[in-house]
Amino acid sequence: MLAELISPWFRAQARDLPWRRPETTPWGVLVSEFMLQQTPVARVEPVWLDWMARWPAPSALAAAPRADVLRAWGKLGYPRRAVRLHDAAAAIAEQHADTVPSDVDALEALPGVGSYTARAVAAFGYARRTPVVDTNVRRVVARAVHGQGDAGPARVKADLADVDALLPVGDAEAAVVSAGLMELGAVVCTARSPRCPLCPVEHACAWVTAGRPAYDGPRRPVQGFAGTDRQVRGKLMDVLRTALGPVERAALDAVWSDAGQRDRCLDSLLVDGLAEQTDDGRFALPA
DNA sequence: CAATCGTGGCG
DNA sequence: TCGCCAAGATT
Repeated sequence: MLAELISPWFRAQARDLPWRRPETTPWGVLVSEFMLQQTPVARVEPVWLDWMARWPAPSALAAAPRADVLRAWGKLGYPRRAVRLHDAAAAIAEQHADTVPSDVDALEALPGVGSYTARAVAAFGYARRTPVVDTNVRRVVARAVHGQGDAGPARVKADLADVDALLPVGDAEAAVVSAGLMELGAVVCTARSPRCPLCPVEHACAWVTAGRPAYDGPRRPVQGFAGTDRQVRGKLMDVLRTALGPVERAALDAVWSDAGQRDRCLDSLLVDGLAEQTDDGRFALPA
C-alpha cells in the first residue's frame, strides 16, 4: 500500500545526491553511509566527492596513511568514524578481495558498520531487499503506520519487522522503496513541521487520519556540547589536523584551560588512534 | 540500556 | 539567542 505510493514519488522527486548516481560503486555507497552517520547531507557532499577521487577502491584508502585519512575527513565530526572506515577498507581489501560484501552479516562484521549501515549498503549498493531502519524511517513508520506523532525509543526487532512488512517482494523494487522511505523522512516527513500537503502518503497516513496528534512518549535528552570532552577533543583534533607536522604540547595546552580535562581528552585521542606521540615528545596525527 | 562520541546550521 | 537537530555505532 504505502510502497506503491512511495516508489513513484521517489523516482520522480529524489534529490540528485552524488552517491545515488548510477556510476556509484558499493564502495562509494559504503563511504557515503559512514559519512552520513549523524552528519547532514550538505556537509558530506564535498568530502565524499574528494574521497571518491582520491580513493576509488577500498585498497586505495587502506594504503593511505591514517593522518591523510583524518585530514581528508576534515570537520565532519566523530573522527573515530574515519578510523573505522580506514580499518574497514583494510579488511575489505585483505579479506574480501577488495570487493565490498553484499551480505548483511559480512557487512556488520566490519568495523563501524552496524545494523543500519550494513542494510543500507546491501540495499543501495547491491539493490537487495532488506529493511533499512534509520531515524527517518522510524519516524515515517511511526506516523504513517502507527498513527503516532514520532518514533519512541528504538525497538530493534519490531522496527525491522515493521519495515520489512512494507517492502515489496522483488529486490530492486524493495531497494527503491527503502530509499524512498528515507527520502520521505528527510525531506517531507520531517521531525519539525512535516510537509504533509507534499506527501505521497498523506491520504494513507494513520497519523493524518488521526488528526496529527502530538507525540506524548519519552524524548531522548538532547546532548550538551559546550564544556564537554567532545568539545575539547574537537579542539585538540583541530590543532593536529591543521598543523603540517608534530606540534608541541604547548600548542595543545592553549586550546583548553582545564588541564585535567585536557590531559584526559588527549589520552583518549591516543587510545582511539586519533593521535600519537612522537619520539621527541610532540603530538601528531598517526602516521 | 544509557552514555559517549563532533560540528555547524537553522527556526 | 540557543535549543534542537542530522542517513549511528560502540561499550
